[in-house]
Amino acid sequence: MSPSKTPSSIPEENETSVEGGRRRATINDIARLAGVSKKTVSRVINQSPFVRDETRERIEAVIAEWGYAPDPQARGLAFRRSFLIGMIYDNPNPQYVVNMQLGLLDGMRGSGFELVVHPCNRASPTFLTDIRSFVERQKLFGVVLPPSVSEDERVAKLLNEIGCAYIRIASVELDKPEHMIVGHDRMGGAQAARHIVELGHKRIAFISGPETFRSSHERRGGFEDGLAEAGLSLAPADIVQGAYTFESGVACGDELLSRSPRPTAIFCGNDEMAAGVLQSARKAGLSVPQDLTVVGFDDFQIAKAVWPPLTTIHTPTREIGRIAVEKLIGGERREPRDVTKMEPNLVIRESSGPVPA
Amino acid sequence: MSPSKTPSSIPEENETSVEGGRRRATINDIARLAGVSKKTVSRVINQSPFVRDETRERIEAVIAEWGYAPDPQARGLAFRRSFLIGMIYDNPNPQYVVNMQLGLLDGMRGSGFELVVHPCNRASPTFLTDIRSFVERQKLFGVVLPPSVSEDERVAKLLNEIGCAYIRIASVELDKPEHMIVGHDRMGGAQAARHIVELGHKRIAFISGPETFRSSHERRGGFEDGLAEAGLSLAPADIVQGAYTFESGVACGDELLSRSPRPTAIFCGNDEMAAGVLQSARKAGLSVPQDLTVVGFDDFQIAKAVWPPLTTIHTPTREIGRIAVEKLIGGERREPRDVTKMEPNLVIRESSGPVPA
DNA sequence: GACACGGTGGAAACCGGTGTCAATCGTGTC
DNA sequence: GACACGATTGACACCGGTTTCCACCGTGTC
Repeated sequence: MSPSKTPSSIPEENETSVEGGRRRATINDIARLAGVSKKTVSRVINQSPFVRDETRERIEAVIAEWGYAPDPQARGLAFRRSFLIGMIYDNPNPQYVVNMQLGLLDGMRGSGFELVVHPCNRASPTFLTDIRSFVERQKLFGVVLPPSVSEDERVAKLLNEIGCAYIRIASVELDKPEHMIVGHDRMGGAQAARHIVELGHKRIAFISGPETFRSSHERRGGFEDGLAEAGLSLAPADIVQGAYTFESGVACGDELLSRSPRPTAIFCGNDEMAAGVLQSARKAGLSVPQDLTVVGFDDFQIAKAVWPPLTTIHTPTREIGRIAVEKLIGGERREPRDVTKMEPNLVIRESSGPVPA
Repeated sequence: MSPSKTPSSIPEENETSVEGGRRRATINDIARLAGVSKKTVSRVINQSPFVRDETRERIEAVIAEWGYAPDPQARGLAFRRSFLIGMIYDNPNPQYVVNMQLGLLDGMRGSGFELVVHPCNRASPTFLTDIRSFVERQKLFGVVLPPSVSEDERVAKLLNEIGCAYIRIASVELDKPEHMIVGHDRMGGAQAARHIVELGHKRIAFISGPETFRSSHERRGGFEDGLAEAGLSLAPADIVQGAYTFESGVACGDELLSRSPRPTAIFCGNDEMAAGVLQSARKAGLSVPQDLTVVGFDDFQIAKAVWPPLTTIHTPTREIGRIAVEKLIGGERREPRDVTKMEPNLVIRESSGPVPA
């Protein structure tokens, strides 16, 4: 496909659109009606301080009367920047994606920006060129990078080169923390550990998310920190590699529960895998939490829909999204090291219980 | 908020962006390099037949060499239309939303269009004005309307007035089926009924989705059709009103299972509610499918994650999205009554079984 | 050889905003 | 009353494309 591939087949005027009545007002109309030049209208729109109050009010009245709103395309053309914000992601969890989108939309409500979604595949050979062409062609105002794209330094470097603002959402402070929001997964992992320790468990296992997500490491690291507080630790064999999917949870559960002695508590990197472990336990004839304690991470909807409902670590995904986009729009790129931390918290439901006698 | 509310605080040039090297090529550059006027380049971009082959090839070579791609904003400004496609929805199911988005993106890949997401609330007093301002300001090329927005005639009317192309995705052929994709939920309901009938059930109940979704009615209607084939029918009391949520599934399940005699099979309007019924059955000490058969609808991820895995009706959501956007872009608005039907199909898992002795 | 004609290419205006820079306005100062 | 100076305002070019309209090309016809 040629790099100049463009939408083809521009349909002709839609004959069914009688356009109701008058066409949309433009800045020229407003200027004429207010008896000023278009530049002055432009100043009002852009909240320039160099407009006399009396003039401003007159123009604002005309704008309100005609319901005028500047054309984002024309404005963007002149600004050399669009009023679109991109969300570039490769997260496979629908609940995460939707929550994040809702958070971003929360943050841009009434701002005149719009959200353009752009899933991608980090393993694709065209990964970076896809992003470059997307960002450059649309002249995006800024992009939001959730994990794991946020953890890819190539993307950050590329966006720096292009000169596109971005904000990274991650589970940990990255090495070059330009401007980012941190979910503080480490703290969540520690919370899970403390809860499990308090219930008296000693034979404890961990199911990790994929290596390619920093959150996998953080959640494990935090969990080990929490265990260490009680003098416990995780042997290498107690850590099993999952993939953040339900199926991988089943597989890892099968493996752990076939061991002898088997663990009495399993902490899972996310809720999907925890749901898989519940499935696995059921197949093995074990009851949760009597025979086995299972703890998840994220507190997405699935945590409540499985049986028993999952004890898990709640992460404020939507809130994180809102704050991220507010910072992006606010252009608070001044601080060289602006890092906002959001804290997770433990939600105790019915999948965790005292260690079996 | 004033109707002319616009993005404020345009940040100044990002000093960290050294811009690598040369700036992006424009149509003027290409014209100069190819030794033609910009209009001729424009003709090539828009595939006009009135360019001599030799000229076209020369221009295409320059375009390829410089990796030129026309600026969507400038093009859109001149076309009086953007190259953005909106998805306007009020569906609360994250899995549906994500699958639909992925389908739409499948359909626009490589087309030069981008997807702008726009959740909304049909109950909001500003519902219609929000949509109008979104569509008009962005001069959307077209919009995709999934349920239940697709079923709102006010929205269709509004878009006709504005003259914005749209495609409706619905569970049934709507009264004024301009241009739409139909999921054929009725057929799915009938499939569920036949399966349940074949298992020998007689005491059968149905948990409906919210009244505001046509799919609720279609799924019920199809289910009743299927039962009728076997001479069975649903008494009013056998139909309980849910809300497509897990919680409503639990509540409806609680009610149905407390009856005497209780139903031996429950068909649920979607998987979320079916998961709720499983939860309810467990609380009531019933095993599924030995004591109770539960059938869902959608075949989203939750269907596999609960225990037992749900027998359900698979709907090709992503595929529907792809086809919808292809039609929208293709501008196939010629046919006055272009309706594409997509068929669901039954997936038998472990939540359904023979009627208890 | 003059003329008509369809295919091709370009100049200039336009889409709806913004930046630049000079002109104008008002007021305080001497 | 003239001058200086900051506050306002507007004229004009420009962002990167498309459309309108016209000139020009080569060819076939009379």
